Amino acid sequence: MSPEKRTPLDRRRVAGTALRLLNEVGLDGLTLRAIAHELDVKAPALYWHFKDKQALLDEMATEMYRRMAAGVALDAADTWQERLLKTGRGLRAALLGYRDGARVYSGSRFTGTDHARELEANLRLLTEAGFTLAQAVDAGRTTTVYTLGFVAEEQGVRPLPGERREGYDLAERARLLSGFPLAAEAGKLLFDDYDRQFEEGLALVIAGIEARYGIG
Amino acid sequence: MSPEKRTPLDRRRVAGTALRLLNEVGLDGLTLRAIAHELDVKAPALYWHFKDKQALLDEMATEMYRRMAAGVALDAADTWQERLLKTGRGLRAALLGYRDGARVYSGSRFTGTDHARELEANLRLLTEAGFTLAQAVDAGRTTTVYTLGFVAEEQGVRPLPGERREGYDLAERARLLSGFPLAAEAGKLLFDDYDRQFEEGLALVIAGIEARYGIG
DNA sequence: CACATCTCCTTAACGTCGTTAAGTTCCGTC
DNA sequence: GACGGAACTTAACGACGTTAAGGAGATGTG
Repeated sequence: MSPEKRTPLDRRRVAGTALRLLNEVGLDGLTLRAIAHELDVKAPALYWHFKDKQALLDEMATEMYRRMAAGVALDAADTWQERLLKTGRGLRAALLGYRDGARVYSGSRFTGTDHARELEANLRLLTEAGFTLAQAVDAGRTTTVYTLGFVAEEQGVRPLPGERREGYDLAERARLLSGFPLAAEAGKLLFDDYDRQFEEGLALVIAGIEARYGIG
Repeated sequence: MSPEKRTPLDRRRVAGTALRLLNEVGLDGLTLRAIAHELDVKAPALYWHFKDKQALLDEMATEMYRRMAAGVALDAADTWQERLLKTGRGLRAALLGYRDGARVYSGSRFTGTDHARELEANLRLLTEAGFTLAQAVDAGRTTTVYTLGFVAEEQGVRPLPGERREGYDLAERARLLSGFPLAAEAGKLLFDDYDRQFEEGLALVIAGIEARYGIG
C-alpha cells in the first residue's frame, strides 16, 4: 500500500498531455477537468502552473511550434524558395497533427522566445539571397498566413486526416447549385485532394515573390 | 397602458442584432442571454428560430457575406486582376467591420445558396479570361484563404480598427529579442501598417497567379 | 528536534453558459 | 367558441472556468 507519490507537474507536461487529449475530444471537448483527469489531478491544480486556460492554450501552441521546428531540417544552403516551401509545409503538417490545430494555434501567442531562432534564420537566409528586410518579412508573412488560412479552412471540413465532418455532401451541394454550373462543377475541386490544393497555392505565393521582387 | 405587442423575430433580425452586439462585447461575450436581452426576449426564445448557437453564428457569417457582396461593385468588364483585388479587399473590409469577424466567419458555414451568385460570376470572369476551371478555383481559393489568414492574424493584435490588444509592446519585444537582430528589427514591420502589409501580400498572390498561369 | 515556510495539490463552491422540458399567450380557422 | 399552431416564458439541468480556503509533504532554520 505504498502511497506512490507522483512527480510534480510542469507546464510542458501539462501542455503535452493536453495536446494528446485534443486529438481525441477536439477543442470544444478540451476542458480543464478532462485535462486534469488525464494527469491524475483535479482541475484547480492546473491553476498552480497557468494563470488561466488561455495561458495553457498558449503553451500548447508553443509546444506545437517546437515540434514543428524539430521536424523541419533547416539547411543553411537552402535556396529561399526551398526554405519557404519547407516552412509552409512544415507548418501545415504541424497543424494537421492535431484536431482543430489551426484554431488552437492562431488563437494563441507564443510563450518565451524559442520561435525567434527560426525567424532569425529565415530572415537571414532571405536577406542574404538579396531581399530587403521588408521584402523578407512580407514574403514570410504572406506564406505563413496563407498556410494558416488554408489549414483553418481544411480542418473545418476534415478535422483529422481521414475523417470528414458532416454536412459536406457533394451530390447535395451540386443539386443546390444546379443554377450555377461553374460553381457546381467547382465543388469536386474545392473539397478534394487538399495536398494538391495546398501545394498549388504555395507555389502561387512563391512565384509571386519571385516575380514581384525579381529574385530568382 | 397598451400592451405594445412586438412583431415576431426572424432569423435575419436576430443575426443583425447579434452582429451589432458583437462589436461591443466580442465573441466571448456574445452569449445567447445577451443577444436575447437586446431583442427584448428571453434566451430560449432563440431556439424557436435556430436549432443551436452554431446555427445562429452561421446566419451571422452569411449576413456578413451578404453585406460584403452588397458593398463590392462587381463590374463585368473587370480584368481578372481587378476582380481578385476587389474580392480580397472586400472580404477584408467585411471581416474588419466586426470584432472577431474573422473568427466568426471562418468557424461558420453559409446558410442557403446566396453566395453562389458571386462565386459563379467570379469563376466565369476568370475562365473567360483564359483560366481553366481548376486554375480559376485555385486562384480564387488562394486569394481567399490568404485574406482570411491575414485578417485572423490582424484581429488577434487589433480587435477593431483603432484599438490595440494588450501584450504587444514593441519596445519590450525588441528587448527580449536583442540576441536576434533581424527578428527584433522586423517587429516594427510586423505590427504596423496592416493596410500596406495586406496590399503587399495580395499583390504577391496575384503576381504569382499571373506568372504561374501565364495570363496577363 | 521543533517550528516555520514553501510547494503543490484538494475540497467546496460560485456564477455563467448552452440547452431542454413544460407551460402560456395570442391569433387565425372551422 | 373550441381548436391548433406559432412564438414565446418560466424553471431547471449539467457542465464549464475560476476562486477561496485549507492540507500534506518536503525543505530549511533556530
